[in-house]
This record gives sequence, C-alpha cells and structure tokens, in this order.
Amino acid sequence: MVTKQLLKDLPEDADLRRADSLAREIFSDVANKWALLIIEALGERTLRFSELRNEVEGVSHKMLTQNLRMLERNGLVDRKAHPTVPPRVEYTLTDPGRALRTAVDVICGWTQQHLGHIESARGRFDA
Amino acid sequence: MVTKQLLKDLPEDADLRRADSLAREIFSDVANKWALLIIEALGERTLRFSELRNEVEGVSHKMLTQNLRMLERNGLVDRKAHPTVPPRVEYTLTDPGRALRTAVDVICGWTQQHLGHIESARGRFDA
DNA sequence: CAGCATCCACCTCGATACTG
DNA sequence: CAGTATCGAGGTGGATGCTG
Repeated sequence: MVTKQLLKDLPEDADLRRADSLAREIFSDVANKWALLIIEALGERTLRFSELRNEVEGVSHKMLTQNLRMLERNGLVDRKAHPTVPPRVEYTLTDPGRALRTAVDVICGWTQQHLGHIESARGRFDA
Repeated sequence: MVTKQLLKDLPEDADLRRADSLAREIFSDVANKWALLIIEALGERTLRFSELRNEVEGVSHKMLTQNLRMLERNGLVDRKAHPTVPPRVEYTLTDPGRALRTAVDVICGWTQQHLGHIESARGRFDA
C-alpha cells in the first residue's frame, strides 16, 4: 500500500493522492486493537450489542459503540436494529469485513505461535 | 486466540491465564498503526533510523524510537548499532517479524482492494 | 437494551532541547 | 546521526446519567 507518488503533474495526480490519503485513513481506522478484536469476535456469527460486549473482553460500552459505528460507516459490519421493546440490535460482518477477518486470523495465529519466542526475547531485552 | 477459560481450579489454570494475558499484551503492542507501518516499511530490507523515518510517512522521531524499542523488545526487529561517528544504527526484521509482515501485507492488500466499497459505504452512511 | 451526551483523569504524541 | 528527557496541548477512554 501507500502508493509511491512517482508521477508528477499528471492529471491523475490528484486522484492518486486522494486514494492514498483514503487508504491511510482506512488503515488507521482498522489497525487498532478494538476494531480488530471486534471483527475477530464477530466471525461468522450475528451478535447483539450486549453479546458482543461479553465476547470482547475488556471493551467498554463507549469503545464498543464507537468502533461499531466506525466499522459500520466503512461498510465492514452490518447493523440491523429491530424495532421491538426492549430494542434489539444485531451486528454481522459484511463480505469485506469477513475478508479482513482472515488477516486478523493470521495475526492471532502468529501471536499464539510466537508467544515463546517473544517471551524469551523480552527476557533478553529487559536484562 | 483469547483462549476461553473453560477449566476451573486445575493446575494449568495459572499458566493458561498468563499465556492469555501475554497474548493480549502482544496483540495490543502489535495491533497499532505505527508498528504495522514500520514492519511494512522494513520488509526484507535493512534500514537506518533516518531512512526508516523517511519511509514511514508522518511518523515523528519519538514515535519511531518508541515503536522500534517495543518491536525490538518483542523480538520482531533486530537492532544493530555501529560504533562509528556519526552513529549508524540499522534495523532489520527478524524471522518472526517477517512472518507477521505477511499479515500486514494482507491488510494492505485488503485496503487497496476495498477502497471503492468503503468509499461508497461512507457516502451512504454519512447521508 | 442500545445509544448518546457529559465530564474529567490520564496518557499519548509532537515539539524542543540536550548528550554521546 | 541516533537517542533521551521534558513539557504541554489535545485526544482517549471510563464512569455516569438520561432517552426511547
């Protein structure tokens, strides 16, 4: 990513710049702890707000709302509000959301796999 | 990841909890904008501090130092200081670092691929 | 139950200045 | 050049209370 700006003063210039800054923005949105944990928690399931709150350990009400809004805005999760009382709101990953989840899975797998290496690296560094 | 705590009062209990909290810690370290951008910028190359500063657009001196220390501590980058004057310090991804980079690549690819979808999703949401 | 608004303690981050 | 320390503005995120 982060398309190198090699062209100069060409018509596409502005468009490329815009696409690049958009990409950076999306990357910043998505490359954060809570967003990734929410995506991972959702997986293939459809979860209510309160269920999600329980699944994503340690997330506050506020952070969950905030990140869900952001993910919804970027078209990564689908929000379905049922007009019942009490309210019932369900969240599901969209196709792009599911696609991104594979990347999150890789990170999670990587974390598990290298726990040992990291722990010993820390031991060495802290000494 | 985030191993479900299903066992109760067993000997392994403590160990599992520790591994889990360690995993969370690492995930938090790694799932942040600058760390991922630094890993992506390094790639297969060996770069000096100042080169890295140029490659990772928008990173401040402080953030770069801070994240490099963290990555070094976790054994993701290798730091090699040459005792010359002026100083010359080179950074390279370790094997685990390179492994994680494949995940970053997936995220970057995903970002590029879904730019259009995301932009239109935003348009819809903001309306 | 889900969501929004408010308040505020804390911490992140950039700027700056200084060392080896 | 690389790194550390300091400081201050601004952002982050938790707690709380209120709405439909």
